[in-house]
Amino acid sequence: MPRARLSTAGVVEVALAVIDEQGLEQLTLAAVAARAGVATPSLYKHVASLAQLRSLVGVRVMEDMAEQLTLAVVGRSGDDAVASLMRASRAYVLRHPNRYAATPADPLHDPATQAAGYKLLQVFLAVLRAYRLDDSAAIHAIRCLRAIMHGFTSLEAAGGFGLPEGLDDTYEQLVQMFIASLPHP
Amino acid sequence: MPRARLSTAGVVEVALAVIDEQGLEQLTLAAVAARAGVATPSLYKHVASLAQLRSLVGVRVMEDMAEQLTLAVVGRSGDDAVASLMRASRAYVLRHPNRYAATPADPLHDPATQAAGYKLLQVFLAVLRAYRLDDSAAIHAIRCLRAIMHGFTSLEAAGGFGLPEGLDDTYEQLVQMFIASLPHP
DNA sequence: CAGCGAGGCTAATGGCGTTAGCCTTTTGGC
DNA sequence: GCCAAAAGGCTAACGCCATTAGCCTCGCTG
Repeated sequence: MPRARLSTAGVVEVALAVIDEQGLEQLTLAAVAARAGVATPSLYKHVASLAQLRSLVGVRVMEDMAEQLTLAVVGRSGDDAVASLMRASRAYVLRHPNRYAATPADPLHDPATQAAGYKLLQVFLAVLRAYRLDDSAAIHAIRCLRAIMHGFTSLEAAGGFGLPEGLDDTYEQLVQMFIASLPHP
Repeated sequence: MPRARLSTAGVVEVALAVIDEQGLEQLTLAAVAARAGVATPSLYKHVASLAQLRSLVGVRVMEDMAEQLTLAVVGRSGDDAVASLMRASRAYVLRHPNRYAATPADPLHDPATQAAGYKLLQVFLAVLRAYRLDDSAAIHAIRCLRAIMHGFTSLEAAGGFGLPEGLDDTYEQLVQMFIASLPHP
């Protein structure tokens, strides 16, 4: 294989850099090409379309998150694990404010993002396993958890809360609120 | 004023129709012009740019929501009012799944959307007033409320939850979770 | 060393936002 | 009633972007 200055993974990497620096809406094939030092149409040798690049970026971010979140919960269980998962999620979004917006809203509906979506879902399921919820209760609990985390982090990343003051406290309140809603023996 | 087939308000109205039918990302001056039976550049007589149209649409949606939410809470107070506000918010998003995504993430930072943002904020503040929270506690509570509602409704509107089955129950669980976190005498 | 294919390029097309400049219709003041 | 002014429409044109087609060349493989 000749002249492999670029690869699919490399293009995704450059795309992440563009997103980090300029935001999701500035993710453009032209911007990626410029940053990679390449003509725009050359990208099509590695990526089928802008839509596919977006999808690949989404997968990459979800895999990244799954890895980091897993690290945050290993060796913990119960309330401790739940709190740690929630804090780690927020921390990830704060570290890469623009990346979270690149994750698809419904990864499970698209074959291209399904696997990464399940990988992420598994982490959440694992953390709730200790509570021995029945199927229905587990579904409700995981939806609540996702809603709370998505709501807070996406508002925070978008600057949706007026002042950043005291946001740690607010989030901690949400963490405790959710934990309190879980069944404790 | 001559030949007023169109007006700023009219353009916004058409934009809402486009958003309702084709989604936020399809809100394009070309689409609005086509639907209004007018050439694209003609829109500039009523609207300064696509960005401004987006902003106007956001304002329009926030005002709409503020009105509907107000209707949902008048004559109620305490837990009753909170539950009603939360249910009405979700109902609005379900009725116009695409409109909610058109509201700016941080309306208070932009003079053009500030007023509508405060209008909406007032409804939430009013509902929490009965709990006599001190300033700090009120801020935390309102942030929690927004995070929960935004998280759930935006995920639901985007099809982020696998099956729509049992979503009413999940949301009700969130409503009770939040209410339980408020101080009760 | 020959050739073939991966990986780059330029040129061209179509959709979009936006600007400039023109033309007509309406209307407010005389 | 009339006339100027301007509101509100239009076409033409530009630049940016995604995408496609077709070419060229490097560098590995036989």
